[in-house]
Amino acid sequence: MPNMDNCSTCVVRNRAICAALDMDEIALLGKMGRQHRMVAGQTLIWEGEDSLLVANVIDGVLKLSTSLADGREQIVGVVYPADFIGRPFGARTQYNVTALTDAHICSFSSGDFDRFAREHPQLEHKLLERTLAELDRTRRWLLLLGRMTASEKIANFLLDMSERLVRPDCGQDGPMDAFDLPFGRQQIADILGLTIETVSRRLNDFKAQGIIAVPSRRRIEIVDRAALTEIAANASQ
Amino acid sequence: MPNMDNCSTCVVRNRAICAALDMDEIALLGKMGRQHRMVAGQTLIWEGEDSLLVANVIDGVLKLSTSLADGREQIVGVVYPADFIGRPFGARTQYNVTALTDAHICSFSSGDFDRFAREHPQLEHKLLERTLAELDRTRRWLLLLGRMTASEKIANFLLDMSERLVRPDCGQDGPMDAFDLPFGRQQIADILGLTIETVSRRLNDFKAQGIIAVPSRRRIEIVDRAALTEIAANASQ
DNA sequence: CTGTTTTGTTGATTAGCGTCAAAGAAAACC
DNA sequence: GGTTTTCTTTGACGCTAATCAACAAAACAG
Repeated sequence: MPNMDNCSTCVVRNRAICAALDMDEIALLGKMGRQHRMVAGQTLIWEGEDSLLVANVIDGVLKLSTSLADGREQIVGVVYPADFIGRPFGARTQYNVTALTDAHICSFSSGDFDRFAREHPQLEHKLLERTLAELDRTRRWLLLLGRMTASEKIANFLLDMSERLVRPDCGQDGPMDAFDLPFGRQQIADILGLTIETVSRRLNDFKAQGIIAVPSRRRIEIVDRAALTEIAANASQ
Repeated sequence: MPNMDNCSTCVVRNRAICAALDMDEIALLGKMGRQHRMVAGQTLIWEGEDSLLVANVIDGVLKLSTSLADGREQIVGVVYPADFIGRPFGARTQYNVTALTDAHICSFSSGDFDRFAREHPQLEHKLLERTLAELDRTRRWLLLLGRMTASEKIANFLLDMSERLVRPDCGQDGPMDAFDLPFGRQQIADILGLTIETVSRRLNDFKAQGIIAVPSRRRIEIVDRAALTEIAANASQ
C-alpha cells in the first residue's frame, strides 16, 4: 500500500527531521517514503553493504553495531523514535542496524533521499545539526570506553538511560527514576565494552548497596541518584 | 592585519570545506577569517566553554580531548590540514582543542560562520559530508576502545596512521611504510585507552618480532605489513 | 660540554575484568 | 501445567593491562 497521507498522522512528524519542511515539501517527501514494521531482532541494514536506504524511526528502539572476526561485538549507537537511520550521500554503511524492540520506521531509498535533501537546504541543515549532536555524544562515549572502570561505565549508562528514556509525550521533563531498559544484559555489555558477567555483578553490587532496585529483569529504579552520580563522576577523587 | 587575499594563496583551499564555494563566495568568507599561528601544546578551545570560534586547519596536527575529574584523559579526535575544527550552531564544545605540532589555522567567529553557512547550502552540504564521515570514523573507534586488546589497538593505530599521514602534495597514494608520528607515547596511550607503559611494551614487542622498526622516538617503519594486518584483524581466529 | 628536564623503557607486583563452568530464574512453547 | 529454551546470576580461576618504581635516553638550557 502506498502511503497516501501517512505524514499528516505521523506521531514523530514534529520531532523528526521532517519538521524542517513545510506542508508541501512534507507531502512530496511523504510520497517517497514507505512505512515498515520490524520485529525485535530483525536487521534492516548489514555492515559493509552499499547504503540503499535511510529511514526515520517512528516507534521502537534500534541498535547500530559492528563486530570483529571472532564475534566480539560493540554497539556503536542506539536509535530512538524520531531519530534518523542510515548513511546518506553514498558511503557504505559501516554497521548493522537491528531492531531491539518491535519497531516502526519510515524508509526512503538513499538515492531519492539524497536528491531531495540536496534540493531542500532546510532538511540538510536539520540533518547536519543532528549529525553534529550525535558526533558529540559518540565522542563522549569514547571517554567512557577508553578510560572508565566497569562501575563508572554502568553508573553513567544508567544515568544516561534515565534521561533518554523519558517518553516525550508524557509531560514530564526531568530524568526518570524508574524505567524499563530496551536492552538485555548482553546488550548492555556490548554498549559498555564489558562482558555480561561483569554487568551482572556490578548491577547487583549497586542493588546490594541500595543505590538501585531491579524489580524485574529489564526494569531499573534509581533509589539513590546522588550516590549513582558520585560513582559516575568518580567523585571519590 | 586583515587578511586581504589569504584564500587565493591558501594551500588547503581545494581540500577544505571552502572548496564548495565559488570565487566570490570564497572572497566573502575570506574577509571574515583570520589566520593564526599556534605553537605545539597551545590550546585553542577549552572543554565546556561556549563555542566562540570555528576554524580550518591549514597546517599542523591538533587533538580533541576530554578528561575525567582525576586526570584520566582520552583523545576523541585528531585533526589534520584541511580539516574543520569546532562546533557550529550554538552548542557548547565538549572537548579541548590543542595543537600537537606547531600549527596554522584560519578561524572564524562562530556567529559569522553559522550565518554564512546557512546562506550557502553548498558549504553546509560539504560540512555535513565531513561530519558524517567523522561520525563513521568515531564509531569505528568505539569498536577499537571497547573490544580490542592492546596489541590489536596498536596494530590498528599504526595502520591507520600509515594511511592518514600520507602528504597529499606528494604524488603517492597508497599507505606509507615509513612515517613520523605527530604523537608522543603518552598521546598514543590517550588515543587508544591504554597506559604509556603498555604502549611502550607492545611497540617494542612488534620491534622484537621484526614487524616494525623504530629508528627514532617518533619514527615508525612498517617492515612486515602483512603481519601487522593480521594482528590488527585478529586473523589468528 | 655539562647539568637539568622531559620522555621513554624496563621490571616487579597487583588488581580488575575476562574466561570457563554450572546453577538458577524467567520467558516461551506446546 | 509442564517442558524447553533463553537469559541471568554466581563462583573459581587466570591473564592482561594497570600500577608503582627505578632507570635510561633524548631534548634542552646555559
